[in-house]
Amino acid sequence: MPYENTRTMTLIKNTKPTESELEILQVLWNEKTASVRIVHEELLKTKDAGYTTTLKLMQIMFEKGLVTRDDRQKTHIYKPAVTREHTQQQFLNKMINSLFAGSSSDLVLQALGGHSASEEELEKIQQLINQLKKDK
Amino acid sequence: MPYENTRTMTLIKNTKPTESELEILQVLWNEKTASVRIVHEELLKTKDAGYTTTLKLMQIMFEKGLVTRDDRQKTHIYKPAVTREHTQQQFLNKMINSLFAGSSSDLVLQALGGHSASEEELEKIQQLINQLKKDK
DNA sequence: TGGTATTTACAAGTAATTTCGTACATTGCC
DNA sequence: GGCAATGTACGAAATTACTTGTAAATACCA
Repeated sequence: MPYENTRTMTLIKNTKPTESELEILQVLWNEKTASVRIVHEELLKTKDAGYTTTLKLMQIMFEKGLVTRDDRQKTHIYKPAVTREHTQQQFLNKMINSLFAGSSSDLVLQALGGHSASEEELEKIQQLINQLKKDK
Repeated sequence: MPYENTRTMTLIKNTKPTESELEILQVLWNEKTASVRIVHEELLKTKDAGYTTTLKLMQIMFEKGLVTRDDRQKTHIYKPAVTREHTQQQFLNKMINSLFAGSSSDLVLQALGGHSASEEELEKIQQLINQLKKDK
């Protein structure tokens, strides 16, 4: 990892990001890599917040190990330290337990019922189901 | 609604329940109706909390309109004012937007992939999909 | 009736999250 | 060098969520 600042790197945490941290992760996942300014500018599109607020949050996320950063330049460059998938699963599990009595398929049914999916999407789901059925 | 204390009833809110409020709603959804004591005793099975803590939370939930209550007896009887389904959808929508870039089917795929569902459950999902496809 | 149990009400404290002001460092440019 | 622009660090205030102690009201029962 030639680019990483390894001094303070921490192992992947099962720290659950807070609301605001999620918003920041969103941007980082999309951009792969970003300075505070970039993240902040992106956030401004949907909410309003001060620059230092975003900065502080990202610093906290760094301490928690949710992001890494390269601080060799004046402008620090941040990268997500947790994957989108990992975080999705983390939240899904919590939600399934706390709201769907542990039944993932109840969640699926509710999700499919409420939101509408396109035909291709339904097709993809179909395929996954077939696959899962086969595995039984 | 012969049993309701209607004085303070508020319209269904889009208030998002907090973590602890969800735990209480869980109990209320299961029991249909419950006193603070009942809820509290149920909560004790999985976490520890003081009685007044539960009481206070339920009072706050009442103010927010998340629950209604019949206070004609000394022991107030609480009922959920929001349905499980409504709350599930509320959280699902938020999650789809904040973590799945608005794609409900991505969430479904992730949920099915991570957690394992039984054969009957898969069957139910299958049917819903067929139904949805037909509607197109 | 008097006393104990239970319950609600209130007020305040703790903790976690979010926001922001201010100071200081670095860079680029005249 | 000196100034302006851009960044980071840090502390602390503001907000929201959670917890608890105590007192007052109500019901129960010997």
